[in-house]
Amino acid sequence: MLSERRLEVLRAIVQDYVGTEEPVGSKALTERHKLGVSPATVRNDMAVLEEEGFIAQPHTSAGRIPTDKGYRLFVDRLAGVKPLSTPERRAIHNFLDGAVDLDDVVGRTVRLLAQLTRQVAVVQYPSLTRSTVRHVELLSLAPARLMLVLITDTGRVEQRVVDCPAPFGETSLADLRARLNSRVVGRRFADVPQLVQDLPESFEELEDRATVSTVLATLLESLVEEHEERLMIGGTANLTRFGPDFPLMIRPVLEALEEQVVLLKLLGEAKESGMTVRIGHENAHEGLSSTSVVSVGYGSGGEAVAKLGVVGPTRMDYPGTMGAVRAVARYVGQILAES
Amino acid sequence: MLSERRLEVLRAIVQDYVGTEEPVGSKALTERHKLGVSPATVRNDMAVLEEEGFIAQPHTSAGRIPTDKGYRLFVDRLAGVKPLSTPERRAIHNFLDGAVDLDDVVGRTVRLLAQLTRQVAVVQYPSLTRSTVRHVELLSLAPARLMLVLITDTGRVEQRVVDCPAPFGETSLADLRARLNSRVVGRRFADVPQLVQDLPESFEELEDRATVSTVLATLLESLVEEHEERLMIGGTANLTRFGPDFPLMIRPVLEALEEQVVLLKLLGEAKESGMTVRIGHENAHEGLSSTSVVSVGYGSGGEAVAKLGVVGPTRMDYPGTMGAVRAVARYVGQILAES
DNA sequence: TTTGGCACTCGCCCTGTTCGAGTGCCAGCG
DNA sequence: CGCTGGCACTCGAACAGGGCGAGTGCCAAA
Repeated sequence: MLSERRLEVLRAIVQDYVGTEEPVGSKALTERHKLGVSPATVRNDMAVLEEEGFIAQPHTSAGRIPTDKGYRLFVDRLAGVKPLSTPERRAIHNFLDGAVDLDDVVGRTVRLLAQLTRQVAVVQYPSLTRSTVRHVELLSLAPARLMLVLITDTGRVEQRVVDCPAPFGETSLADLRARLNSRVVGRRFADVPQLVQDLPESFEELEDRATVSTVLATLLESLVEEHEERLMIGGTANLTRFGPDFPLMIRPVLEALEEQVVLLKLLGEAKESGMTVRIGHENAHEGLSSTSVVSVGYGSGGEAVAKLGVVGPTRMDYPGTMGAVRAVARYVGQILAES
Repeated sequence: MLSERRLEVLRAIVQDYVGTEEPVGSKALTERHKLGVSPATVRNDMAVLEEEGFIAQPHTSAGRIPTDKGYRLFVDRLAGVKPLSTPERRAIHNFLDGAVDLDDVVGRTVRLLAQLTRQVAVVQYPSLTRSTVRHVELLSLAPARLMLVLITDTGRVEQRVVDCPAPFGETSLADLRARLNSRVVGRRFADVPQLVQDLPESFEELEDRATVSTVLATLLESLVEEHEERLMIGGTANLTRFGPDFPLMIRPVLEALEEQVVLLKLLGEAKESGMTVRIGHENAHEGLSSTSVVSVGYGSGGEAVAKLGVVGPTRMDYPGTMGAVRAVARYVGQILAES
């Protein structure tokens, strides 16, 4: 168990290192923080902290820098979540209130978050399966070609074209549309496949029946597969702020960010509720081993429909970042609820 | 007027510099290219080329590197467009053929282009105004809330929600929908505003008339404003290949790439037909002054509906890049025509 | 347990030096 | 007149050495 003062020393080290980006020594520490003890004492504490793996020195006769484990302890026990300043809150409102549709909301959110945290922002679109259906529209583009448009309560609009095995009459189409809507509107998208399972059988003509079933299957399947999880990223220019050795780090990070799969997995690993902070090597992905990811779910109601967060250097201002991420998530939730 | 041999020397310099990323000297030149003359002669030629502003030396007693003007001469008169290899062509086909919708086409194109050229790829969505309308759908989400879905022949699907001044009956809606479609389907989107101008007057009830006109106005306007020009970028990780001094360059470039406005302007400045190469300072934008942009229009028919291209260091393989860009653009055009 | 003192370590930075690629100029040659 | 070989020169890159100083670990005393 670490004494109170040693924790205080760790906190001071983290804060100073985050501020200056340079290894921090015992003397500088006692000068900048009123720890009430001498540098020598701090040195002893540092020796212990190093032995425990919370800090390390880049080379002998240099100051100490926190390790991943040190940051972990810091966010778990030493740091709170710093609430935003009033101007910052106002900025969020001003910036987000002008959004006209979901794409716009997500786009603005990503820019806002990047600006606020000065890091890379990642915002996931509301998950299809967790949204409820507001409307389903069926259009016939050509005799044997249908388009399904799906609209959710979170504002997502997804569409897909499917070629039918046989032409499909206008009346049958209207019929199908009506039945489809009466069944699924107001339901969660996740339940839709079940809800429409027996739909084909309710059609009398055999060939219509076949068409309906194949079409429905394809549509639902591909909608989910292709569009279930989308996301937007922004603020990559902030990667250049990673620190003195950013040229080495930026490459793998950019590559990871380009792989939506990687990012989705990253967000997927985060807790369903509450804020998640993954530090350095805690991130499974190789290229992100010197970054931290702060993420949180957001949603229109109590339940989260998607996640958003930021990716930054492990040496980041955790309280501030967490504050910004949380505040933005909350307000985005409100926006979605209103629309 | 530059002699034939001097042009040959310039070509050799460009090729070597692109290959090695290092200033090239007279001796190395004569060794790697059979120019048939001695280093001393090459030196004289170089002196002339330098005087004319086609090449420069980073510092005294270093080799020469091409200037923007030198590259310009190179692409204009010395370099052709290198056709792709058969495997490369096959890769394009394989990669692009699996696309299921427009988003997918654009996404795949961007990845493909980035991979092929090992540079940053930019692909513009087909312009709304240059596409023709395939279908217009009007949905009533709530009594006084409409959604318009617009589908173009290039596969774009755009939607927008509008709050109406007054509730709008289901019959009126169907009526409007029918009239709307009969007027605009098959027409170019650019003409739509004119075509629907007198639509409100054809409604008998006064309040319907008001609703229709305001709604139409809002819809068309905002659709064009917000969605007219979208684009997707990819391959930003390739920025790390910019050269030895990439840490300095990457920042402004990333910032420029994040501003869609900048990119759209960039593509907008390119010629409507044929390939455009903008080298270094020829690009208006400050941050892109050490990059070159190779862009070309693509479209389903003879006419271009949008542009695509790559952004790379001025020191790039122009013939290869131009070949890749052109090939991809052609094939994307085909894909769009088929769908 | 804390503290002041002290010797020690080791990376950073400045300087001087060497090395060599590349240049410009010139005289001679075809 | 243009090309060539020779030659002196320049100047940055790379390396080595040395002083500096921040920071450490250890120890003896309070």
